[in-house]
Amino acid sequence: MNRTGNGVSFNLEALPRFSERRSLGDRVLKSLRQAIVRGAIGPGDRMVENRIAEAMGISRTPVREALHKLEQEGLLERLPRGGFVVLGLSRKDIEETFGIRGVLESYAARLSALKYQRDELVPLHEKAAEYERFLNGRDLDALTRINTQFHDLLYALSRSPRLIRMINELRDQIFRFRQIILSNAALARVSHEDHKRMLERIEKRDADGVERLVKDHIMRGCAAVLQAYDDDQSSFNPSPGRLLEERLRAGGEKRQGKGQ
Amino acid sequence: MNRTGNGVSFNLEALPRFSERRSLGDRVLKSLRQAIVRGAIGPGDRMVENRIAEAMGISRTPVREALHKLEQEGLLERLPRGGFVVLGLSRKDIEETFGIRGVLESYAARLSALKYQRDELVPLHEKAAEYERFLNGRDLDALTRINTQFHDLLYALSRSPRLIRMINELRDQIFRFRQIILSNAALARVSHEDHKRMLERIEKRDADGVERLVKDHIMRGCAAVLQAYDDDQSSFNPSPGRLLEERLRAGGEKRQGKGQ
DNA sequence: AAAGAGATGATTCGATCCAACCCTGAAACC
DNA sequence: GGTTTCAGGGTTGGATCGAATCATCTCTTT
Repeated sequence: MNRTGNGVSFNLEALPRFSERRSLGDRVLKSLRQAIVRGAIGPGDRMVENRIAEAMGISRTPVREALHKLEQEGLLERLPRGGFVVLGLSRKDIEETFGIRGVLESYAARLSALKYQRDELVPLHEKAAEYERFLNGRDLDALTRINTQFHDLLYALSRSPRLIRMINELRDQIFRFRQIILSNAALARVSHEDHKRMLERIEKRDADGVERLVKDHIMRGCAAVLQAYDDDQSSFNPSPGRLLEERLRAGGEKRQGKGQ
Repeated sequence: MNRTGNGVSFNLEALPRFSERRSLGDRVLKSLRQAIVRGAIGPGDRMVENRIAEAMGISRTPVREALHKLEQEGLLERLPRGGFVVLGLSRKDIEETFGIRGVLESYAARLSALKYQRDELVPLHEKAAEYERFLNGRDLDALTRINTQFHDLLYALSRSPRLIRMINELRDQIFRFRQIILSNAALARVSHEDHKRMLERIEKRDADGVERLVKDHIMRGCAAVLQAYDDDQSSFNPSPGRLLEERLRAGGEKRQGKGQ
């Protein structure tokens, strides 16, 4: 981490700063995306360049850039009267997204099974073990994170950057509901079994097997999310039964008192 | 002039104008994307806000917006020294892209086979017939266009807008080579046979069958493109064997004499 | 002559300004 | 009283300007 390079000219402190070297627009993009994915900006919320810029104490230019990119990513939608809304998910949206994830991720797993090199499975085994260690705990957040990392590691073996990028984008769209998936302890345990089976198949270069495993795995996640959806749509959709505009006008501005 | 606020008169002429109501940024985006896809701006060409804006006689703001979006779409890449380059395709890129298209489009076709309604196949049959009529002609451009339309119609039946959007983006990335695919008369004929078989399967709701057909169809296209690639890499890559920068410095500005 | 420091040019990024647009509400007119 | 028109506010879009960045080139110094 903080390599305080004492005395030597190999000052590595300059390197970490590179991550902060992003443009303001990029940081705004990332920040807003995170806020949406984490649910801090629920679905149905209206986003206006002006207010966001003011709240952040910056000009509208980088905010505009970020909003446009978010729209392109499918997280936002242009409002007829100006501004954007955070998209909610209908039941159909959930089914659609999981369907695409199913084919994409199972394909990635297939490629991984075919292409991985000898010692590249070690990190995967480690990650699976780490997952197991958290299974009995109550740290859902960690479980979610480790689960994501496992899949990331798996798909990385496919050496298909486009594919990985597309998978990540899709995952963002339903990340909010990943919590829901894994908050079901039973499902978390099943997931762990799935992971172990996947690794077995991959070691045997059984592409068909792992493809089917991953597809089933995803579809189980889909079923869990749909279950949660039927139980409580309010966390998926903008305030139900009411028009967005009405809600906005009624609710006034949300958390704007941030100042600079 | 467009303030036809009366609303009562059935003046439908006002409607078509709606499509021109795009913002400048959007038009620039579309224009540049088309230029890239059509090959007017070959791979390896450098694109700089300033020059494009000047050439178009507009400010740099909409150009910047367009370039960023093109980057997000994967057609452009940021250059370390400023500006962007149009990405070329390596053999690996081609295989990767077609692989993803294979799973995505075959999945879309599967959904279409399951979801289509009674009379929705009519336009597809018509399009296939239209394709056949052009088969013996030499109008490759028309053949390409009709072929694309056929697939668009097919996937539209899946009622999966996200999926369609992803397919379109991937198609753009290799559209330049679609010409190559269909310029092979034999392949064009095979494609037509494929289309007819797809329709047969779909009518029987044979999802598995049509899925396999489409995947094979795509993979045949992949093989054709790879063949063309091996024959002549120059149309896929920036000037071979030379660094982009060198080429740029050596070649000076390309076709900039457009002025305003 | 080689190496380093500063100047220079090209380029993107962020801020700000102005114009266009759309909706809304109210006033005026028929 | 209903309809039309006009004015106003909010919002985005485009232009322009200043600043920061980065590489290259040159000049100076050792």
